[in-house]
Amino acid sequence: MIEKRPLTESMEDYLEVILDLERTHKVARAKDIAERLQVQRGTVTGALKALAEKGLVNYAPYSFITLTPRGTAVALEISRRHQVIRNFLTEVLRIPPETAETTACRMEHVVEGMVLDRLVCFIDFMQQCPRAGTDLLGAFIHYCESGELQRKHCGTCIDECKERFRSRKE
Amino acid sequence: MIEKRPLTESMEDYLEVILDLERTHKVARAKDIAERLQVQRGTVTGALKALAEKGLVNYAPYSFITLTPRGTAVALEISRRHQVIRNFLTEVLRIPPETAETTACRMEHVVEGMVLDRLVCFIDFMQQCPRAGTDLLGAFIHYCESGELQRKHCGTCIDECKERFRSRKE
DNA sequence: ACAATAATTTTGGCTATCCTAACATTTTTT
DNA sequence: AAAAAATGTTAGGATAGCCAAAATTATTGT
Repeated sequence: MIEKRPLTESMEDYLEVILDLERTHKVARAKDIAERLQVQRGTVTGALKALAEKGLVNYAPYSFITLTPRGTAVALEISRRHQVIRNFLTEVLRIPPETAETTACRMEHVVEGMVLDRLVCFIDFMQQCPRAGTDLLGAFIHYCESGELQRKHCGTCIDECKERFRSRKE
Repeated sequence: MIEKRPLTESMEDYLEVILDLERTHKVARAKDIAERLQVQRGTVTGALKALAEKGLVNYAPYSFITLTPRGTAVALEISRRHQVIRNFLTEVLRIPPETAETTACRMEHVVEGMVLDRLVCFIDFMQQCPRAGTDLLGAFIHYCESGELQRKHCGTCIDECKERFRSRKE
């Protein structure tokens, strides 16, 4: 009985939390799940039943809660989405960790494969391209705060960029 | 009777569509709203009642549907979020328009002020900073497709960047 | 004007998600 | 091992969102 209906955001959240609890504590307890998701204990029971029916968690009353292989695969996928997005928010946009975290929690349910791949690529590119790099992102932050480009410094900025590249190379 | 509960994503969608219909046709009809949101006509009636109760739309059975001033303000805000996100996806990440559009539709409900501001800023910065600009984004696309930086070209890339800046300046 | 057509609303039913409070089970203390 | 505490489950109810079909109101063509 494999349900074809796509997972709801709520169910994705449960899987993600269970995966994380499995890693930190050895096992996921309903109470901890409830706490993480800011939900009542009773609500968790219902969710677990639903997930068990979809073949994503192993569940029997009063017993341990674990992810099935399929459940683990799904949870890992969601977890990856979360990390990529949080990384983008902190590393590129320079959003403070707290905000990045909560935003990632919401965004992870709505970005599909292609966008995610591009994000991965973009983070990478910005960190590795000699013309980009941390200092370009630094200039971005300055632009954010001051609201304007310091045109007069652009020349030296580019020169420094070139210099840095040359010295790294040789 | 001003409801304090924050708008649901669904309600935000309704407001956004009504705003757009008000602009293109002079007035929003329930049938068109239903079509845009891929929902049955009956569903729209319920949503409109809810929105009317919150003071966001003017609604009476069988009459025209318009946004109240407050409703307009909210709709404009959502619409702006949508545009900024779509812009980022197309201009920076170079996601095809179609995908960018549908992704923006989902993302618009989950990004809050700070992240949005940063996105605006980032798009701007990438387009205006001489060290960034369209050609840097071009290099990004190449990196996406090939999967690697062409390190040997980096020198000339930076040189060209500098040259372009100088000639623009003088 | 008035029947035919189109648009809208109402009704009843469904799923998903959550809550509270009472109850059951397991674990821990004493 | 009995009592207490912690944890898990059930039952009943709420809200939001959707659909399908029946009932109602508007609009239009002749």
